[in-house]
Amino acid sequence: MPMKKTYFPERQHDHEACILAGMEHAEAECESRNVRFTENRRSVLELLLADHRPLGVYEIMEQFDWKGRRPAPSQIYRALEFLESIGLVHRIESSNAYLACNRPGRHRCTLFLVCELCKKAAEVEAGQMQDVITDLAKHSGFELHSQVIEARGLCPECTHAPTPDEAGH
Amino acid sequence: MPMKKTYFPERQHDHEACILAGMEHAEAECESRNVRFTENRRSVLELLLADHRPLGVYEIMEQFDWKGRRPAPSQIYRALEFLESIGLVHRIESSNAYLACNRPGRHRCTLFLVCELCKKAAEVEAGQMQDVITDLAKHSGFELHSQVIEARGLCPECTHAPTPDEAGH
DNA sequence: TTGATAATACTATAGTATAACATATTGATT
DNA sequence: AATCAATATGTTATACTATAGTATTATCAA
Repeated sequence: MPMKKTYFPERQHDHEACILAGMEHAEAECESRNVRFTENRRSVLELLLADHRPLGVYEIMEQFDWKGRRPAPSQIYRALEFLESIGLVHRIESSNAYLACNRPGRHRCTLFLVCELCKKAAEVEAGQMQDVITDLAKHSGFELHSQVIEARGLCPECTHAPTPDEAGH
Repeated sequence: MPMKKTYFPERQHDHEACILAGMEHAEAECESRNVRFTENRRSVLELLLADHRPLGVYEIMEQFDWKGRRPAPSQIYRALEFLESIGLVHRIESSNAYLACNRPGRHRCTLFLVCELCKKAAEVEAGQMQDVITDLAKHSGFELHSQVIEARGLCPECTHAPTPDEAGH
């Protein structure tokens, strides 16, 4: 049995460093793929990295300070589509929201844990599940392209002190 | 290795019987739970049973013949909420759509296979996955409430003859 | 028949996502 | 440097999905 490990951010983790690392990884990733890491894309990713909650597109829009004006939805969607296509962002289907990927190495199969109270989400490598799904698909003659695996419940912090207070962070 | 079994409806299955069985099961389920199986709820379930594709709410609305007029979205949502609450209907998160449950016995853990071409969906019992998810959640101190497991790809029929024709059904 | 509960009808509005087209930026090629 | 193709952006409009809120009606037990 593996050590207990919370995939949720520690309460006093170095958040600045965490954002910086995400941006540097993105930088490198774009470099190596030879794609452009433009201002829009950069800003959207920064906003997502700054928050450990998946953000909805309109939430991103509101936080987006764009020389006074606000961007249109499609501009955000385009940036997200790009970021998702190279694995820097994940879409959480059960929340219609987007989460910055905080695990540099690509996962074979990912389970997202979504806290229903504080709304934070964590990604967990779940390679075992890939085999099960692949088998089930194969046995029913289904050609598997992709999968969505999301769990909803309470994160470690909210489990212990599920007060309304925590819902705000 | 289990026998190959497609969880998708056979091309020439007895669809009338399949709808009827679904309605009878619903009837019995409501009876035993002592809840009302009203006209609205009945109609929505019938429409879902008649189609092996998950239907969006507005698609249901359009098909809903309601003495000439059309019902409002909230009426459909209410019926769906009810049907879902007693396990007669499932929501497919990655399609924002609803599927009639065609397996009478409650599943411990369900994987939905969604065909990206013909849009049909199948539910597959996936008990093995429950243990994996439960374990992963436990190890990260997460209190699990529910989960979403959906696979996207091509159903057996569309894998073999993925012509545009099939997309219509 | 009355009163509590559950369900419905209706109107309005909030939230999520894409289409379509014009403009601008980038970077390779001449 | 000038041109061109490819990529990305700006903008407007619209489609799709979901919920809130309130008034009304049906159901059933006391």
